[in-house]
Amino acid sequence: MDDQPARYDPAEAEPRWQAAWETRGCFRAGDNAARPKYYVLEMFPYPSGRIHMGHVRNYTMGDVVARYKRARGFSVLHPMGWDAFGLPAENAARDRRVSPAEWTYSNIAAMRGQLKAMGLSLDWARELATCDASYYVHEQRMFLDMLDHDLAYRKEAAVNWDPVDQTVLANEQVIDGRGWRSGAAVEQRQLTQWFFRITAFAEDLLRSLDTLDRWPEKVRLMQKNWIGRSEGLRVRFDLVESDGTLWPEPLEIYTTRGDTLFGASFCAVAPDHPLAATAAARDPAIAAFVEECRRAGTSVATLETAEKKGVETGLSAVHPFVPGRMLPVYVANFILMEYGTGAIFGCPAHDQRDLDFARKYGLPVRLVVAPRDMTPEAMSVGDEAFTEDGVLIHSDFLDGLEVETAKEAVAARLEAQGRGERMVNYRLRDWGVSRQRYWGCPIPVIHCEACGVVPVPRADLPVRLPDDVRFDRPGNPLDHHPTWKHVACPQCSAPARRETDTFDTFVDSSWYFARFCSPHAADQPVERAAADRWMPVDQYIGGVEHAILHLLYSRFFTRAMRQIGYVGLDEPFAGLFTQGMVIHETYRDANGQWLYPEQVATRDGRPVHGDSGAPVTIGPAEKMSKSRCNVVDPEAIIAQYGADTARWFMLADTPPERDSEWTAAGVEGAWRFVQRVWRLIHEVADALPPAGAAGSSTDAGGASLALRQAAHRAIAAVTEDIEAFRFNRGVARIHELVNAIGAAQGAMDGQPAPAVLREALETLVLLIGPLMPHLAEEAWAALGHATLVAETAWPAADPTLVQSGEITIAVQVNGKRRAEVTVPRDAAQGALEQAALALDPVRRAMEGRPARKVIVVPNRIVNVVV
RNA sequence: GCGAGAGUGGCGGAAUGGUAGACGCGACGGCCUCAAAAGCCGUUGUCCGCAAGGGCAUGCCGGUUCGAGUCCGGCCUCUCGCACCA
Repeated sequence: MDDQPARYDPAEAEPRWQAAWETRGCFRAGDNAARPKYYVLEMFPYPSGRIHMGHVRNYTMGDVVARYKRARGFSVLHPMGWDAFGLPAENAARDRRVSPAEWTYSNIAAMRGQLKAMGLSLDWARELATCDASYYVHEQRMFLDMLDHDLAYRKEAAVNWDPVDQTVLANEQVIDGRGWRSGAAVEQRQLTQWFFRITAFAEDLLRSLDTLDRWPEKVRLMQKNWIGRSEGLRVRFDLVESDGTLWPEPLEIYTTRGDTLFGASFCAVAPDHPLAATAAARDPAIAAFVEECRRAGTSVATLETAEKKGVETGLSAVHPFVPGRMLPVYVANFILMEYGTGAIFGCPAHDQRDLDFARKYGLPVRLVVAPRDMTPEAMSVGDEAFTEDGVLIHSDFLDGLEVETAKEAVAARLEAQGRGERMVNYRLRDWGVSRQRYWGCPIPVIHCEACGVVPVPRADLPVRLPDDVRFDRPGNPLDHHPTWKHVACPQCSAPARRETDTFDTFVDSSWYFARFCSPHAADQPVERAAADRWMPVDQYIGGVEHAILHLLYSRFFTRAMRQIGYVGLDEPFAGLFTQGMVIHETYRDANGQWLYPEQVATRDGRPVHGDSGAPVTIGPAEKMSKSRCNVVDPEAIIAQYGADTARWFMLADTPPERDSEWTAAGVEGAWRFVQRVWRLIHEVADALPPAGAAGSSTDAGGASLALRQAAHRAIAAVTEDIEAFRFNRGVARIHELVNAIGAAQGAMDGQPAPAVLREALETLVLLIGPLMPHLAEEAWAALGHATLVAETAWPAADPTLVQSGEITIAVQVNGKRRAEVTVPRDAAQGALEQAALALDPVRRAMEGRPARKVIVVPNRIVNVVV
């Protein structure tokens, strides 16, 4: 007799249940208006070709939420798509001679299969890819809408040029002076570019952050800092030449410290300020300095260590309140043209940069703010500027005022004189969206010699990408294409030139969540009724690396879409969860070569190379990356253990917002748990009363009561944990239920009633449903159900069973725990006190002293103070 | 430099101001087996003690409280974000 213990075989069962869900259409987003809607979305992937563990973690979490909400009676929208434009496709085309489209679509097919193998409850009928003309045609439409609404415009600007990727980068894509993808040192170039007017919403984007109470505080803060609002003053200084001639234009500066105006000892402008250009034109020394700044300004090392440097323009600024005081005007390397007005006045005593500069060039340091508790005479400025609050001194009409009051007074007087005004300044700048790349959404405009920039007529959309492009030389293949860009001007029919720039791919991902509401709408990007039904996204889940770029752009786009009329709200994501990364140990051999996890074995407790037996050094867990070889392929894990095991491990291991370390032992543990649950149910399934008889127990026996309590406590706890995104804790509660069921079955002092056992097992299966959906279905069927867990309601906890009649509380003497006592729930304080004082360990600890005080917290603790 | 977050067993981690270490991993001992795998039972913060029992323990120092991992003040360390922003 072959009595091998039967095992759950996910390779056989998982595809079977995936097919069952698909046949039943379980995950189609229903338009049943009777049910409340819930839109759960995970950040859609770039189709690189294979999913990685980060995807597994991200999509598992989203799937738990989607399945749970469905079970709670919500009509759930849970879609998936592909962020499919981007440079890797062009690189693949260049290196492997496949077309970017071919490469991308075959990657999508492969990854779709992998995601399906995970058993995600997605509505695949809504799948979209941003590289489909059926998607980007609407992006082009929206761009024309944005032109109409003055939310898109063209200007020449100094842009960040990535010399390796040969493209322009947004400020957000420059990290420490380097391109976010290529890592190349970014250069400054003057180019005419398309911009989105994100600054039009700066104030609103900032203020509305306060309403996003289901976003992580950290992300809101990062966006707040990125928008960078500051209140200050714009001040115009008259300029005079060395011979006293008045310069035609005053110099406009920006400051947040108007109160220190009497401490001014110089002015400075950015190297790319118009005044610097004018000065450079007549003085080669200045021209040389400006050129030097332009070159140095892009290199990381110099940015961080650069010493404050400048050259005099030969002009002087007249102090607005002290007519006789002339301030030399410099071109200085630490002034940024992009911030404020690109010009400042320097007050060395109260600004560290100004002080460094003044010391270098021997400029006066005038103290105008003193701490409240110090006499002005005692103050001196060494190498450190005084930047704290205090009282104004040596400042004429400001003397004796607090800093804040002084700012007001200065602003009022300048405004009265017409020399300046209050001004709110933002660090945020308009979003440059032009990219000199092929594999992106073409910007639908035509350049005509006579008519200028002409939008492509809507009837002519989409502007499709040509298929026959070559990647054999650097630069934009669209620009090199022999015919594509040559078109007739829509207005005058004269020969004209197509815009060959494409959109930044962040544009594609800034509105896909809205498109999912009506993914097949042909005439418009978003059907208003569908958007009104589904938006906002109730729960958005993704990596914190998108805390600024993608999320800010999406918030901007939603505002733009509202202005145009596509949607009726400003904030696209009501709830946001940022998950941690998946990390893994690293391994190196004696030569420092990285090794893959599967190359490493353990012999005599030491890590060695599996083949050679040579010793291996284990490094700390880091983000999974191919270059370090510390990657684990989800497909291999799913093939070996099944999707449920991978999902369970991801959920069980670590709180979802933290980095999670993938370990072989952990996966084995998850696998054993899968088998344990399956066995638990199979061993008793035949002996149970039929399905439908659960919970009908009138048996008040101890074992039955205890098991019912365990089950209902698990329901209450797991429900709470899933709602709060504490999946690891929910997993622990499910373990406890499994332990309780096992203990009840093995108990010597009376078995639980079969109906109670059935109820406990069914509860277990339903609680597992969102986490390990295939195993849940398999177990549900084994318990005799013909229905699907995916279509079964979430269990409800009976409050009378969640609390027990007796509780055990601790008894302390002078704050130290000495004993515990079991009493009826809600026992009277007096009874508790008496019971506690009667305990042996308590009396021993009291050493015969009388209780001075007894603190009784009902159902919590008793503390005897002696 | 500015801002935010985090420091708890061998490890991942639990703990509305109320029994610190739930749950899992690992480890150790045992059962089953010819043997193994799988499974099952038990032990597992640390120190003293044969035991009963007791001492010490949540990065460090202080404070509030009957009671602090949790609150307050001051340090240390690590992680992340921003960074010449006037």
